Amino acid sequence: MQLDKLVQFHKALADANRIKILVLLSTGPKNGQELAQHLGLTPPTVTHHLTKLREVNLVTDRREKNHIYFYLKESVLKHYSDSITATIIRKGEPEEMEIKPVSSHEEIVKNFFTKEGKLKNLPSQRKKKLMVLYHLAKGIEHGKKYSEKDINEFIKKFHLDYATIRREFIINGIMYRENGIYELNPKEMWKEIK
Amino acid sequence: MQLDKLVQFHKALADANRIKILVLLSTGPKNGQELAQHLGLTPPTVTHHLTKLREVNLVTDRREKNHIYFYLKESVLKHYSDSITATIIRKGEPEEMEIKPVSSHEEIVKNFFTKEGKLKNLPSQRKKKLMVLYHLAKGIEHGKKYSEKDINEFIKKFHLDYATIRREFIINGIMYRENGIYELNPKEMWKEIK
DNA sequence: ATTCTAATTAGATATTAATCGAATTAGTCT
DNA sequence: AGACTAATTCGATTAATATCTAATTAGAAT
Repeated sequence: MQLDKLVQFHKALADANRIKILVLLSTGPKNGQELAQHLGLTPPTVTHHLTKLREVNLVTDRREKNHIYFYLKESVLKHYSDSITATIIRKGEPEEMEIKPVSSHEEIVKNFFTKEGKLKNLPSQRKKKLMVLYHLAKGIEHGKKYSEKDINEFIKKFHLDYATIRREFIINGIMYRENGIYELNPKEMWKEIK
Repeated sequence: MQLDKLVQFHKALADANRIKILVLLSTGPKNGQELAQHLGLTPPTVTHHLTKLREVNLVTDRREKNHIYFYLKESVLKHYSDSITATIIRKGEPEEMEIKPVSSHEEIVKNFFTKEGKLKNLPSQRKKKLMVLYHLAKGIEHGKKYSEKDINEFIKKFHLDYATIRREFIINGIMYRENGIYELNPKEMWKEIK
């Protein structure tokens, strides 16, 4: 976890009204009016808080008829909650705040990339293909929504045939798509990737 | 967990330098000079940050010859980290932010207290005595240091014979004492109390 | 007791953040 | 298309917070 991210997350929760919002949302989606009502705040203020919560992917929204409903993303909350200790208590160099994977696993993956970080080609062996796909997925933010264009742009940094790879992401359950919006599959997220 | 506490905790971690301090301390105790050095800050600023971290019991200090060494309290960090999700995601009334225990267990304990909340007497059966002691200990803050006088004052709110009860806390490993400073035993803290 | 050094407190300044009222945007519904 | 309403953006105000320098305290060591 990056230092910035962690700080941003804590800032997001470092306000009583924002925590109240999360608690309210934990009992089910609410629209802006309801939130403003319950908290005794004006709509602009609620928007302000929601913006901060959205920045760290703790809430999403979905329009429904005339209202926009806000949803708590419990998986993201759990993820952050789990990460805090792991991020701070790393026996080793305190300097580096980045995650650095060092599995033999990584050796295999490395063979499919050029020294510039481009993907040479997608492995045909299922297991290796998954490794490569998961490796690519590390660059996708957990809990963030991407348009198809965003995803294409992202993949193109590694390989020109973005369409195939995007399809592989879906087929293998690494991402899922809903109304043209792509997102990492939260259920899959934390079992292979570290 | 109380709303205030949770907010205060997140405020404590909502600053990059404070997180860096925790990371540094996770590799072992450091004194103020070292911290100021590593962070490129002046001693007063370091004190400022340490104050905030101490307020939520994330660090303690101990004097050693000419320096004061600061220690990360990992157990407290883990505790908060575990509490976040539990506190926010409570299926039920979002209004009440307090923990309310409702075990049959509680029935037994209740019999030893008056309706005003005073302790009638300490049970003689070991099991019941422990229940009562643990119940009393809920009012003691996890990770906070208490002087003997503080402890006496606290116990006196429930019973005049503070000396006996204080001794029972120690005997039963609920608290431990070091140089006249009392503290909840972190190891014991989370197995019985909820 | 005096000196030395580390840590804290006090006071000042600048930055960030919370909140609101007014104006604007975005999408629904007739 | 036009009217309606929820949400957002804008601008301003006020409250917190991070940081420093200078002054002070608290122990340790001579």
